[in-house]
Amino acid sequence: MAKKQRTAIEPTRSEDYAEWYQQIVRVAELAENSDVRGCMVIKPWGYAIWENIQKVLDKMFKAEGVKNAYFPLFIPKSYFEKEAEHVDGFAKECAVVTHSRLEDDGQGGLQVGGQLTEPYIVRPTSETIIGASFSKWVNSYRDLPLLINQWANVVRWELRTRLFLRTAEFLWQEGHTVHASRDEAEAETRLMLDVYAKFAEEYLAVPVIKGEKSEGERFPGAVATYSIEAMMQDKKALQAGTSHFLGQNFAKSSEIKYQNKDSEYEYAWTTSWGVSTRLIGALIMAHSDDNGLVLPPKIAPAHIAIIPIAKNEEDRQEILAYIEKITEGLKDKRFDGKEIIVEIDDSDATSGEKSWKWIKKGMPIRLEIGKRDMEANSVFMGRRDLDPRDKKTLRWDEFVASVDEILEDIQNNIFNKAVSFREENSVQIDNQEDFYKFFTPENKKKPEIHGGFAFAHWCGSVECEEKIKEDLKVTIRNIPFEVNAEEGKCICCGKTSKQRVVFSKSY
RNA sequence: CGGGGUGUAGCGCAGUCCGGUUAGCGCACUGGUUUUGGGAACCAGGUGUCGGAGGUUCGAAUCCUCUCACCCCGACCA
Repeated sequence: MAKKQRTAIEPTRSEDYAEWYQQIVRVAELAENSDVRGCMVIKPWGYAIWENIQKVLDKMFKAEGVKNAYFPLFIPKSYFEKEAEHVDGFAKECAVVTHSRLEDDGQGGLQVGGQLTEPYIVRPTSETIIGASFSKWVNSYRDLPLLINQWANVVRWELRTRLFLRTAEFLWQEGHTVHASRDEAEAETRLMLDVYAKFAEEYLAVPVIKGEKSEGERFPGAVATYSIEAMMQDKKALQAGTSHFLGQNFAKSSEIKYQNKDSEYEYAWTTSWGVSTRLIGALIMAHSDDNGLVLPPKIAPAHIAIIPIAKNEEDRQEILAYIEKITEGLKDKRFDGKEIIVEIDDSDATSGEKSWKWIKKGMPIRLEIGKRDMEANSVFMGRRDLDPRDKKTLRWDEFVASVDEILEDIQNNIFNKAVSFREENSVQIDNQEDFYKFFTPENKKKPEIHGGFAFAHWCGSVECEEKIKEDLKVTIRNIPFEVNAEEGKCICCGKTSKQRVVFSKSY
């Protein structure tokens, strides 16, 4: 029997997935808990990933004609009350501001004072406050479509939080658009979902399933909610982005009206769509392994870690000069249209330690360069998509010349791995017994990683959806757009069904 | 918010049941020496309101009460 190789992360995914996830976040220095309940501190390496997500998405939004703006953090309670379903959906998780100042209590402490006449809600999402502005901005059909996005933080007072996946405060973008017709608004909703799917697959290397949410899973106040769903390595689904068609619900509650060509007033049609720092959670759980984070090169804060290996100061200087020659060469290279970012790790740690540090942080390429490599005009390269010990020697100029192809190859490799994983754990199920078996862990006390995506027929009733949720804690992730229309029988009640939907346990 | 668990140095933990020198160990950290191609070795050193508040006691990390935070399972949740 082969000796088990030591892994950088303990426990491993199969030993304790939840703990493994937390270890990745800690060891890769992405984020940590703060003293504020449920709120995280995003550390530089994690924040740099978010900045890259922002950069790419921002460009994609702008390419669709969307412009950025910024709206207040606070929402008057009365705004919130205008849309009944909306308030129902968020009421239980709102932070409320009721006072405006702190006063000396005479005992070295502070007490709150200055009670506000109307409480403010710290935004859990901004439909209502943005709607208030939109009602002023939209007067004529000539003002439409209005395509606005804001990058912001929002607060949802979650009772159970997990770093990146669900935190009380999180960073996100929320797009809000206004249209003259239903068709146009619906098309916009779908267009932005496509943008998210493209971003998830091409940049995060996370394959996703696009589809519509069932009624029960819809955004409060929306007419239709579309999502992209990704499979994590514990075979659970993670909703990575949503796009909502809001119909005229919010236009009516916020009085967003315009005059059409016939001089008649009409309520506009609105959409909203968002992705958050949760994408970083998706990134972690889709790709990382038992040695740490694995970052797709297109979203990594840096691409290459160069680790000089020197026996003495004299060698060190020579090696650094050699490295400089390589980094000079890299300056002219582009990957995904952007500069290639190099981290030279000239710290005191030993070479092994440094190498492992960058493995854990998910750096796509490591170059270990000692005197031997220098004399041979070569570099010793390790790739994060391969085993840590699987390294090879390349001529330095060949490396520089092909670095973009190598990064591209890593990106594709990571994506393909995720696709295969999803395929291997996706099944079509046509009878109830198999369905229940698929989602039942063998060890109930300590459930092992099990299940996956089950494509099964569903009659469309809330009752069946609820029953399955009750019995198995499995929900309909979405009703995929891209699935062959075929008739079948509901996995739950046996009634006629028009198409298959994705069932899975989820985050 | 319900059930269970855990809080002791930056990280991981022992000590708590059964109160008793100066609160310990490994890793990390600082200085030094030797090292350096795969997570270095040795020597020396620093580090703690024992999560917090109150109580019991001659004496509390340890017992009691309250409280806060985190983790797991639920409930809830774009």
